[in-house]
Amino acid sequence: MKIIFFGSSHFAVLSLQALIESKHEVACVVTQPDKQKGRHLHFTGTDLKDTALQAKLKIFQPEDINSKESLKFLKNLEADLFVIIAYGQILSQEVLDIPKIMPINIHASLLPRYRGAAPINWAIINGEKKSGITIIYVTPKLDSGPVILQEEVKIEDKDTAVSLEEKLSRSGARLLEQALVKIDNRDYRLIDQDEAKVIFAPKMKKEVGLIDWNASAADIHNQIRGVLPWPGAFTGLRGKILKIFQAEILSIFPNHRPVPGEVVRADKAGIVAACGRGFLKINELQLEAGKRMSAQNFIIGHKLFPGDILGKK
RNA sequence: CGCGGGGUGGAGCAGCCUGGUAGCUCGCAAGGCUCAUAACCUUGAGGUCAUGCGUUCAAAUCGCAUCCCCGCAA
Repeated sequence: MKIIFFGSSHFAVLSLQALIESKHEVACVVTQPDKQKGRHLHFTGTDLKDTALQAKLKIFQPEDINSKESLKFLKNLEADLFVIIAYGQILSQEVLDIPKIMPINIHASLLPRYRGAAPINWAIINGEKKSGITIIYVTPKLDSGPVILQEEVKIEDKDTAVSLEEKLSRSGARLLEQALVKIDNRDYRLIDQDEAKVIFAPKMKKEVGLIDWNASAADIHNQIRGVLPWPGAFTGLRGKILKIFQAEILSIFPNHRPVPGEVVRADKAGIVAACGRGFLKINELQLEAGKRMSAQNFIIGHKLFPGDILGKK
């Protein structure tokens, strides 16, 4: 089959590689235009673009995928199948009508749960024990098309959004190969999603990373794991931003009545902060302008004492 | 030229504003105490204060330039 691949994020890389190694032809890779990124706002391509460049594939980076020019370009390729993975733009019905067989999408959740741009992050933030990969027939309404294939992936307590993305990315590439076989043989069924079970997973925003110390230790722990690699969980310490990368839950800690956010311990044994319910032992953190480091190292060089309150400006 | 913070013995930091013997916590080495310890005491090794140029009698400290790192913003 002749395939056009749509994708922009790191998540799509393994699937593209799987396609490149398959018997099918990748006629073109469509990805987001280069954007100014980083400290000095240099123009950088997407992770996926690098992979496509290495494989010497044709690359298309339209500002607007639904424009007349884009439409014309895509039609001329006469593709059989569109494979869309974390592309970043919503395709119009006109675009979706182009492939001879169908457009498919690989989504990193068990649809209809977690429709939207950040399914991996939200699954962890909400404390889910499992997530998965769903391959759907694409319709214009975001992540709403009928399901072709689905596979569950367990979420371990130690998983973060980063590690889960790795797992799901591998799973997605594997499932894509299966889906291609089924589609090639016309051996598949389309199963409609149950609209009653829909949950949305909107794009990550900066605010999602702000820690509310009134929440329970379990919730904050999920948040810390879920908002990586961006925006990262953060709080305040004497006017500076303090990022927390890794922590663990302590249900009990001997103390008077701490206020949420209060540091109840800060010594070689670790840093422990009080939450609305339970306590959080902070293991890896980073102060603004500083390096990311272990709690032990942080304690050695920074002034942090029991009684300090996190989150106050 | 988007905004801001930082680079000081092996680790993490203070000192810089208000130039004048390089300091703290930890680690490391040796010794001591202890049934014992992430315990405690003693002693010790280890630093071109990122790099270059400049100002000065004198620069970690003031000025200019370069390199590297980080936070914000996207």
